[in-house]
Amino acid sequence: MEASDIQTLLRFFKVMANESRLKVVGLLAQRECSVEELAALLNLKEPTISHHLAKFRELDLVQMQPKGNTHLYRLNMERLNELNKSVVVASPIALAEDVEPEAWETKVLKSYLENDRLTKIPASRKKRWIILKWLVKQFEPNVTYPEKAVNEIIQQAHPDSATLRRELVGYQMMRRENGIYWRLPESEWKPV
Amino acid sequence: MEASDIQTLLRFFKVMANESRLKVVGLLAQRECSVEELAALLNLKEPTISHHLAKFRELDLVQMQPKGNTHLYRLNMERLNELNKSVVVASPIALAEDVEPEAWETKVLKSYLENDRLTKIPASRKKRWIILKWLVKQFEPNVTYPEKAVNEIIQQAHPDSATLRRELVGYQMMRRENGIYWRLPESEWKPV
DNA sequence: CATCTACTTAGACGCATATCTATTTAATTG
DNA sequence: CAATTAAATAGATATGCGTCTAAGTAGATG
Repeated sequence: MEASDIQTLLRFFKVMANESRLKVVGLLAQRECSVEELAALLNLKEPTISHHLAKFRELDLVQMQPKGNTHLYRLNMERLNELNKSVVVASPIALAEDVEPEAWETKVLKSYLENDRLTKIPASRKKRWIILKWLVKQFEPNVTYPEKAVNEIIQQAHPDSATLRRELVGYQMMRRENGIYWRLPESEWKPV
Repeated sequence: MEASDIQTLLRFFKVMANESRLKVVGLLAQRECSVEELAALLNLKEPTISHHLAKFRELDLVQMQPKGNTHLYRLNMERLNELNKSVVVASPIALAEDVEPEAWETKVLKSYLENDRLTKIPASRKKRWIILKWLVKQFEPNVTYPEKAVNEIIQQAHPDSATLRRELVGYQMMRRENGIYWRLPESEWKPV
């Protein structure tokens, strides 16, 4: 489906998003028409029809055949179907590909961090989750820490180490056993 | 497919014909998002996202679920598919239904007739065809006319009865045998 | 060759709309 | 209850685009 990237799809929608052009599609779906004829049927001037047909031509949605002086236009149904299919195919996949997916997390981090220190603890779960993901990176994997060490590390970011330590355990980013803490692999974390 | 008349289809295209909204569809196709999140991902302000989501809501293309303070939006895939299907279904059928199909012929007649007289004979076949369809109605069906009568009737519309009489026969709107003419049923006419 | 006809191109005008800022509403937290 | 946060709404601005008129082009006619 190389011919139907997001930009093509966007142009397709823009072409179809006009009442006059929709009617032209309806008419050309039934029979081929000249510019003059379309103009009369839609109560528009010839240059206006020409303008619309040019947009269809750009996307290969119509085919033109000169017949003497007049230009006979017909609809390219296969192309219409092709573009139409790509709506459903492309929307889940390609549409968001030029959106960098970390923009959201980056923005949250930037708004709560200042010189690697937490300015405050986010109230909403969604944001706390992002902050905790950042915080847990301060701990090495496969290393055990006594509670005192945990508190010291957390306090480099924020004074309320008790709350944050509890959250880390709650989201299963760290585990505690016998007063000893260690970082869990990301697969164990529980966002919710 | 009652929910997808031409106006709905038009609104669908207008909603999709915008780069930001296309990206929103792409994002919501993957997971549900809050307004704030979408704004961050697309580098837009929250009100702008709200504005776009309202357009989706009008067409029932998204569903919203409040979660505390935040509003979580998700894509209504079935609705997207439904609207998308109606493109191909509706385009040949319903699109042109509020276009009166005689506008073209009416316009041609008006431009060549003045008080039921032909101001001139159209050069192009297409238009001559329309004029001749009008002219042949001056003759009763199932009646025979000698050439002299044919000429007289035609001359009420235009002096060049010879040319017009020849055309009527050429397009098989009338037949001549032994100097006698009569009108043929419409099924016999040959437009070309 | 001159004229006419159908179409296209160029340029102008006005409406629709995407985005922003500022304000309001609703839900949450302390 | 006061303060905070997320969304929605209102209003302003600027860009895009649909339509028109006028001018240019190419084929057909006489």
